Amino acid sequence: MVKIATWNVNSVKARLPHLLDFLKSSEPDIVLLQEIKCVDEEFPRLEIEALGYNVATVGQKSYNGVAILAREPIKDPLRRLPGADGSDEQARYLEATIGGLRVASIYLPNGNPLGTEKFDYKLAWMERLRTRAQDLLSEERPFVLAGDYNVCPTDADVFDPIAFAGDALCQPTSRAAFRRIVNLGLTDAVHALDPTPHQYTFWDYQARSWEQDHGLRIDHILLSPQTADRLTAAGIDKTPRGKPKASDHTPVWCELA
DNA sequence: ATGGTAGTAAAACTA
Repeated sequence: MVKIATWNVNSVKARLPHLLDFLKSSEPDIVLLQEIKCVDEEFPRLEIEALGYNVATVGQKSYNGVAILAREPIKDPLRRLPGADGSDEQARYLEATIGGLRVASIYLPNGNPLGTEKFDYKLAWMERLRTRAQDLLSEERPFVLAGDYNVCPTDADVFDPIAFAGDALCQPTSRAAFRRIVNLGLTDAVHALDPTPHQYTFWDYQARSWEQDHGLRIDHILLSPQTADRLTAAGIDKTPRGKPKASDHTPVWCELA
């Protein structure tokens, strides 16, 4: 069995105590982090290695940044999502092989506000991700693409769909781009095992959103077909979100036989 | 109509 978790920590330095608590209590084999918000040299590597994890990071000053933690060695890292001819400066993608499984930590662009180059970048990034998933499928490699997708796949993933109708996370074009990836044959691990609507992974810091369960489901674990056949459990771990000084996202996890 | 919060990092930007 391998347990995989993904978590947008919103600064790994600010969240280090919570991250260490999560590693100790949840004991995941592989952890995919987003928004580490630091350069590689500032990542708290020693504290995490002390708990028995290998560490790979793609950092950036102040913004973005992704990482992979794994009990087994992390091999053959790919540090940018292909398809931008090296012009994509943003640290949003890290893919590597862990024990025969190809795993990617994904921080998909938010895309707000609409009508700007930010939204165009989001949709272009999603098309690059679709191409990458297609290439992994054609190589017949078992893989997991997980992280902060910044897409609510349907209105059932939004606490107030009307209020979010103009948000980049809920646009029909964003949702279509997400479906184009899933429709390659991937499985949304959490939704596959529990399609209960309104199960969220993110709650804004503002307006007492957490206390009122005003959230969004935007963190997803997508499994390749062979990997989906091994899926035995999945869920959203809301415990970290309820702590003081929490990230605005909470971990999502799955187990593969 | 505005500001409501958090993080980074030093005023503004991202989310």
